[in-house]
Amino acid sequence: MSRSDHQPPSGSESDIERHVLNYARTHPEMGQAKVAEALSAQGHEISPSGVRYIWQRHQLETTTKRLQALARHNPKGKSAVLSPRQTKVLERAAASRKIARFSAVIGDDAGSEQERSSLILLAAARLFAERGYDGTSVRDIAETVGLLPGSIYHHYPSKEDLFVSVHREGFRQLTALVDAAVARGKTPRQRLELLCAAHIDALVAVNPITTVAGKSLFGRHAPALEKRLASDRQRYEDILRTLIADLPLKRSIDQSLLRKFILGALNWTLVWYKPGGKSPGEIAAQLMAQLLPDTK
Amino acid sequence: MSRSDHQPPSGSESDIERHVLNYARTHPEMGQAKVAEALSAQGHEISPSGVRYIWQRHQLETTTKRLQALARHNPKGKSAVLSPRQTKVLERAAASRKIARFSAVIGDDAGSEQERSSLILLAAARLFAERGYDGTSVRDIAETVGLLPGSIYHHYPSKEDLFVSVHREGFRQLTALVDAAVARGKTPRQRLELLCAAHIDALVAVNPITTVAGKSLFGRHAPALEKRLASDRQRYEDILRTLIADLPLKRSIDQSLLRKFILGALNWTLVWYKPGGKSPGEIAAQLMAQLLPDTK
DNA sequence: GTCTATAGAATGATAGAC
DNA sequence: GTCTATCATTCTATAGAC
Repeated sequence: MSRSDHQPPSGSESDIERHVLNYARTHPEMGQAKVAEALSAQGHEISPSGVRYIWQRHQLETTTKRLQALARHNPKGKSAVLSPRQTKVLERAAASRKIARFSAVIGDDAGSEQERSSLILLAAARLFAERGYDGTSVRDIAETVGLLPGSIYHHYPSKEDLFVSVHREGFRQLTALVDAAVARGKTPRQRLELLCAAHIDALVAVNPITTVAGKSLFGRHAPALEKRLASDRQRYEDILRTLIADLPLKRSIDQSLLRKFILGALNWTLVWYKPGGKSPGEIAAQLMAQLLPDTK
Repeated sequence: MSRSDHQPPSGSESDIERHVLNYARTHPEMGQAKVAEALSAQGHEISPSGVRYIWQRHQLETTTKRLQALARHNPKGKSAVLSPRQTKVLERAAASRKIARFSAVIGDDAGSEQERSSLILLAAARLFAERGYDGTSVRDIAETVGLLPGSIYHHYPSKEDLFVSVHREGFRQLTALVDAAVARGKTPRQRLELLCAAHIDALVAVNPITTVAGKSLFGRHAPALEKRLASDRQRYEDILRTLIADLPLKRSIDQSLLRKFILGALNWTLVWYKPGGKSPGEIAAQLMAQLLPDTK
């Protein structure tokens, strides 16, 4: 009664509502526009937003909700309550929500649901880290975030661009971690040791984004792709270069080679590191002890 | 005349021979069996080996020879002496022979034409080294050795098996090279330096087979494939392990970590090494100087 | 009514295998 | 050469939010 003054003059209100709810039951996958169009064609004048208004009052605004309501009211009654396709839609939606919730824990916006683009980035990072660029298909990525392959292209223009984005973000995070670690060091040697520990830590960490960055260092990609990745790495290597220049080294030491030896030893941890063994800090300390025993 | 007693009694010999040579001209790509069948169907009784016998007398036993004879006798006379497809067959054969001749110089069986399998192995190694496992298709390999893709499967049951063969052979050669180098060393430290030099040399050498072995060390392949490669590497790492155990090291040094640092530094050369710069020997010497300055 | 994100189907290229 | 699978990508329609 309280809402009666918002309703049209004719008594057709409950009539229209019944039709809309009927459509929600018989054609749950139809959207506002389609339902409004269909009803109007049958002589029941209604706008898309009108359909949505009724849906909202009954908690049926989305395809998922309409399908769930259907499944709830005919629980295993008849065999074919939902068609296989409808079941699939529900499953994808569930997967998608689950992923969004899970990722919020890891990502930067802890708590709130993340943007789809970030979720795609994270999923791609995980797969790239695990199987490499060639070993990962756009299909795999889409499946992981609960989308269809084509939908990825709304967010990233190509697979290569997606990889470049992961790579860039990886080096951004890696650089930030290393910068923060180095800042805590008092002597040049201590700073180098902290860099090494942070570097190893980032490579073997749970965060797949920095792992991708680390792996890309010795990954062989197509020349065109490799070219786009080079600049990300340059800045990072510069940090190590200036740090080594500060060390009190004998003249006979080739600084360029020393830097390469350190990078090689550090990155090699990706191949042999196992979580239960030596910690990144211990490994870094040993590397310093073996490579620069007399420096302080 | 000297051969006349081997010929059949009837005067039909030249008649049959004419037919066979005719087929060599009109259907050069048909084999013994097909020609024999076709002629028999026309009432000219002849067996496949009979066809081949006549071909041999006229130096026409192979498709290549028949096509070349055709091209020779109508040199640019008419426009379409050979169909595009026939030309392609000739080109492939030429490529195949050229490759066999060239490879005989590099390979172990210098002089004699190598087995096709070895040629495939070598070509595969070159491509794998250049583009990686995923980046190389069976088609690419076949093209390089002048075979059709399917023919590879006569020699190797699958792409993965072919890769495993390359890998195994790579480590066989790598181990042999390193063993020979180490044998020349007088002190433990000298032996280690020689191992390092030989290792770098093998990785960056022209020989793609050892390069594949080196690259595989930090290559990420499917777990199933990775498992098949592990044993090849084990034996190699053992050489390094025993060599390090002989060194006069301080107690505080972790030998297992030292080995990993060395392997990392060595393998990392694959990423940065450029032919014009420092030689493998110089790099190895610097590594020793920086990592074991007080050892003799 | 308008806009964006997504679905769904289709395309052309290319892969490994035989 | 042929087969089948899968790839990255594109196209069109439309669901859902505002």
